[in-house]
Amino acid sequence: MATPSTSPAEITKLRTRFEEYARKHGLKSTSQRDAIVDQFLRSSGHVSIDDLLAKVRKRAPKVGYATVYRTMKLLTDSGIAAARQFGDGQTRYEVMGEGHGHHDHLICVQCGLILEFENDTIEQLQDEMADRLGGFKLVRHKLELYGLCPKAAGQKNGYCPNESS
Amino acid sequence: MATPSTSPAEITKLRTRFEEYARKHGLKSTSQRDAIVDQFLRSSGHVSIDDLLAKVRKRAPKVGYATVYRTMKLLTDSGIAAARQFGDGQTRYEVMGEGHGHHDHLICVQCGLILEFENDTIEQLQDEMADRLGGFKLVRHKLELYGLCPKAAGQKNGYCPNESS
DNA sequence: GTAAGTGCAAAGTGTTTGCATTTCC
DNA sequence: GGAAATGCAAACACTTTGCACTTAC
Repeated sequence: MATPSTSPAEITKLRTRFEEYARKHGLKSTSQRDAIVDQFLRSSGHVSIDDLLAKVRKRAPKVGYATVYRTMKLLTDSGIAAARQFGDGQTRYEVMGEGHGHHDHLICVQCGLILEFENDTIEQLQDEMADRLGGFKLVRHKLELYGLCPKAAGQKNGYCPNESS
Repeated sequence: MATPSTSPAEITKLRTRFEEYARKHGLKSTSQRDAIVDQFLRSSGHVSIDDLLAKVRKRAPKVGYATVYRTMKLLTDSGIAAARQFGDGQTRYEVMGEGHGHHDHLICVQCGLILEFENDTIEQLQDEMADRLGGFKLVRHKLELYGLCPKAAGQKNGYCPNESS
């Protein structure tokens, strides 16, 4: 339940959803775009533009940054991707499949591991808080927890065994 | 209790704290730095570099961005300022006086009004959550609520009466 | 054929840094 | 006089845009 990768069935569904969006908006299908969308959908977790481009270029070496940015904008606009900022300077994107609705993040400050979670009680308290502060109606929120995962906490420093490539 | 401005007494205390920090680190006192620190301490709320520089330049017209950035870094390092990112691209700074410790933010998406709040129950639930997700030890967190303040919610759209210059 | 998409390089952000010059102690 | 600070402009990292060329339909 941590950083779920999208199931094949779900990927198909999302791809179809994008095709509909594309048709509705008069977008053409190109090999570059298809490669990016495909690669994005099968990425699990929180992909950066660099990550994504690197993977895409294995298949289609000439794809440029601009195309990736433009495609991610389309995916975001169509609700298939969500852009996230975790303070490391670069935007990361996650797949917004069904059964992957709203959630918050827990990030290991040592190894960069990102877990996702949901907590209804917290959400409810947020609504109450906003109301108590003068009748605000919340439209969204951002909750990020930064901590040490148990493995990182056990290390002297620097290296974290949860680290992955 | 919302976006408090710092009391004169507190400002004096903070200025002294910075002087100590400066002495300890072999920093020299310059008119530019003094002007920036002074202006920052009397700013209430969440100042951007641009805001701050604009105000500083009324007194000392030749101050450059670099100096403001460098000074804000000193203030942050000395614990007198805290840097915040509210997703509008620019870093904002707030004064970290006594009686102005940890807190979270509630932001009106219409008029940009920023309120501060604290909620121990939420904090506690966060710790529990982190522990439950595999024994994480939290070192910090970020909670931002985005909503409509009641005045903004009442308007048709666009203009918000809470807006201030 | 023409609208849409691509790649590149240039332009835009906000921020940091190198360096010659000035300032403080 | 020498370390530290300044201002400027250049460098940065990330992202967006302009434009000539290519591609899909």
